[in-house]
Amino acid sequence: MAKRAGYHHGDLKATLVAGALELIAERGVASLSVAEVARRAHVSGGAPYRHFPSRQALLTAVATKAAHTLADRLREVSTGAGPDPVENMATVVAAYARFTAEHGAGFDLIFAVELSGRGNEELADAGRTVMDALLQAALPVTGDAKAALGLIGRTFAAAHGYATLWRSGLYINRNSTVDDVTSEAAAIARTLAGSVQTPLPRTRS
Amino acid sequence: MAKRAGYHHGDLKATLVAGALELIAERGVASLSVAEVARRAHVSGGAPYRHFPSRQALLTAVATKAAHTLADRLREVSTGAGPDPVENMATVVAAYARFTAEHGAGFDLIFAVELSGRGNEELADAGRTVMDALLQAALPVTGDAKAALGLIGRTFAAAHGYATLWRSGLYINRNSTVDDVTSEAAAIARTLAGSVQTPLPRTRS
DNA sequence: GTCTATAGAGCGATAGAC
DNA sequence: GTCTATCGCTCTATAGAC
Repeated sequence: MAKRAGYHHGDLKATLVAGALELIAERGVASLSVAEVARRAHVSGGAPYRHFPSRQALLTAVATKAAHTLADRLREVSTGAGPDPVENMATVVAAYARFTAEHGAGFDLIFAVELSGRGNEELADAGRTVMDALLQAALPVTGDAKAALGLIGRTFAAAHGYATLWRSGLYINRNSTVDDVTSEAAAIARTLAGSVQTPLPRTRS
Repeated sequence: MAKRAGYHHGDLKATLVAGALELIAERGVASLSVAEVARRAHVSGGAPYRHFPSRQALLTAVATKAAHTLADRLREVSTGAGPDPVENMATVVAAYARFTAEHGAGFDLIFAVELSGRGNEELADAGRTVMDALLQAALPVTGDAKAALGLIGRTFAAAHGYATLWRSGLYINRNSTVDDVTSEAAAIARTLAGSVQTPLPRTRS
């Protein structure tokens, strides 16, 4: 393993983004440093600045990548879940919980960076892609766009809370795994989605 | 306003803890620095180390203080809520959401620091005080300790998620306030507590 | 108990060699 | 496009004067 001498990369930019995502998964967004990402990629501390003008720019790229990955996964599980709208919603919420628990970041990374990093169209697009996937899961449950947004807010807040609290070690005594987080999130979503579906505005009978 | 010359304090220790709490409310736990806390209290950078041996120790003191404040507030709202167990639970959950949204930290600060900072009995006690308040609110709903823990996990995860997502700016477009976060958390708690109460193991009819 | 001063470390970002 | 080297900053923690 050569040490920092004449090292060559096929695609350092992508390597840096991937490495940053890993690092966030290990230590959280706040403590992510460009220097550490560079070290992980076996390049010098200055190298990343040929690809990203600032730490913020790197973070934006990471958020964009995360958004695409998340949107893909949500769409994946959504098509695979049966015809029951509530069960489908639960599956999508569970997938978000798993993603956030595994990556140590979710909506907070994807949407909050969007706010501070001004004028990045790529990230905004990626965020919209995620939002589309959410609406596609929630709309069949509520039948109404406004209600769907409310349901999304409730269920994904719960999933996010579960994932982050689990990450911060809260359930460590109960030996809970990421699978437990996922299934708990699904259970909450089932209850919340079920309770909103009860009025059933779309049934004809 | 004299600048760092012969400054005297009645109780610097308490001032530091209070200042640290404020700072966490503004910028989050991760970026809390002893240096900044000292600056806020108008003392030198070394002064805090006469009261706390390390940043970790300061953080532990802050978490302990936060736990006591939270436990007090939860007990307060709990006694004031009517006889309906579900409504009482919703009120307590809402109070937690408000606390976390306002302070930028909740269970994550109180219980996670407890894990890393080894052997601090004061913080552990404070944590137990909080947990007692939660159980006292949840037990009348479920009638069963195990089910109460489950309900606590679900409702407070949701409240925590709402508060932290709100904090990260997610609902900024909807012009939502901390009051909205509070009432949304209450609504979720009502639904979740109501759905677990349905079997009603304690009714006699 | 608070001050000044400082050691030692990590980070963001830039400059110039290759 | 990557390297080496460096500036300037902030932070944690300690030492010694008062």
